[in-house]
Amino acid sequence: MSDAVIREIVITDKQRELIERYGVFMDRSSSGFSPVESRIIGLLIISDIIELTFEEIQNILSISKGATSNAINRLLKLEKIEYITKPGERKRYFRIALDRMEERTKEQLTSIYKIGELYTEILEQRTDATPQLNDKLAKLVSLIKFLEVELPILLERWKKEFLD
Amino acid sequence: MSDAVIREIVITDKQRELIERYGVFMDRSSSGFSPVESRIIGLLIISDIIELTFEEIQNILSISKGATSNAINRLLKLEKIEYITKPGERKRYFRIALDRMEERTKEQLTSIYKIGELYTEILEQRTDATPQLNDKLAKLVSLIKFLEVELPILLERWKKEFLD
DNA sequence: TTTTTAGTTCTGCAATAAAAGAACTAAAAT
DNA sequence: ATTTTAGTTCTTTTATTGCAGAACTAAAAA
Repeated sequence: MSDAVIREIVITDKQRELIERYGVFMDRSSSGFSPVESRIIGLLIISDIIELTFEEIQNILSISKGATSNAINRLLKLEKIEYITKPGERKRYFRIALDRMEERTKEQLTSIYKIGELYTEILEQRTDATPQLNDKLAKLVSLIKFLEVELPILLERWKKEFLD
Repeated sequence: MSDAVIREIVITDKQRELIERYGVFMDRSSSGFSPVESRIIGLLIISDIIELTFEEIQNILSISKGATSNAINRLLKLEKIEYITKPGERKRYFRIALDRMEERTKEQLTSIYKIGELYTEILEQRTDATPQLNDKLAKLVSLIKFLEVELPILLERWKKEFLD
C-alpha cells in the first residue's frame, strides 16, 4: 500500500546560494568532505523541510544515485547525519545530526592534543645543542598541554552558563 | 670565492622514522600539506642541524629540485618556515618558524569563528516552523560565540602563567 | 667570457579522487 | 509471479594533485 505522497520540496534561490557558500567554505577549509558531501550537509541545515529522503536529496542537488548513496553512507558513518523511518514506509528520512555537530566542534578543538604528543616525542630525541629551538618547541608543547587541561573546563562552564 | 664547506648532514634511523610519522600524521589530519611539504616541516623540526639549505633538504629527503622549490616556496608563503643568509654566501638556510607555529596553533583554534558567522546567517533565514532544529543551531552558534570571547582570555592567561 | 651555483619554471606522467551511469539486489507491493 | 521501490555496487570517465626531470635564468665566481 503506497500513499506515497510525492512531496514537492521547494528550495529558494537564497537557500541554494547558502548551500553553495557552505560547500565552498567546507572545501576551502580542507574539512575532508567532498563537494557532494558538503552540499548534503548544507542542504540539511538550510532546508525548511528538515527530513529529506534519498531521492529528494538526489533531485534537489542534481547528483547521481551512486554519488548520493556513497556520500550519505559516509556522512552516516561520521555521524554528521542520521535518519528516521516512518511507520509503514521503507524510505529513510535523513536529517542533520546537530547534537553530534556540537560534539564535533568540541572534538575539533581538542584534536590539537594528538600533535602535542608527537611534539613531545620529537622534543625528547632532540640534541641539547640547540636550546633556542628546543625551548620554542617546549613552549608550544606547554601551550598544548595547557589547553588540554583548560578547554574541558571552559566547555563545562559554557554548558552551565547556557542552561540559563 | 667559495669556501663552500660541504656539510654531511647525518639523519639517524630514529629521526627518519619520526619524520615519516610526522608526515603521515599531517596527511591523515587533512592538514592541507602535501607529503613533501609535511616531510620538510618534519625534517626541520627533527634535525640536529636546524638550518638546512635547499640542496641538503633535497638530498636528505630524496626529492626532485622542482618539488623542493615549490614546497619551500609554499611553506615560506604560509610562514611555516623562514630562512637566514650568511655573509658572503648566496645560499639560503631554511629553518622552521616555530614562533609562527605558536600563532598558527592559536589561529587554528580561532578558525572556528568563521563557520559561526555562516551558521548565524543560515539561522536568520530559517523558517520558524522548525524550532527544535533552530534551537540546536542557536546553541551551536552560542558555543562558538562563547569561545570567541573566552579563548583569547584563556590564551592570555597561558601567556602570563608561562612567563614564570 | 664561460662556468658554476642556486635556484625557478615548464612539461608530462602516474596516482588518486570525485562523480556519472549502468547493472545489480532484496524487500515490498501489486 | 512480476513489478516497483529504495537503494547498493561496479565500471568508466573526468578532473586534480603530486611529483619527477629537463630546460631555463640570473647572479656570482673563475
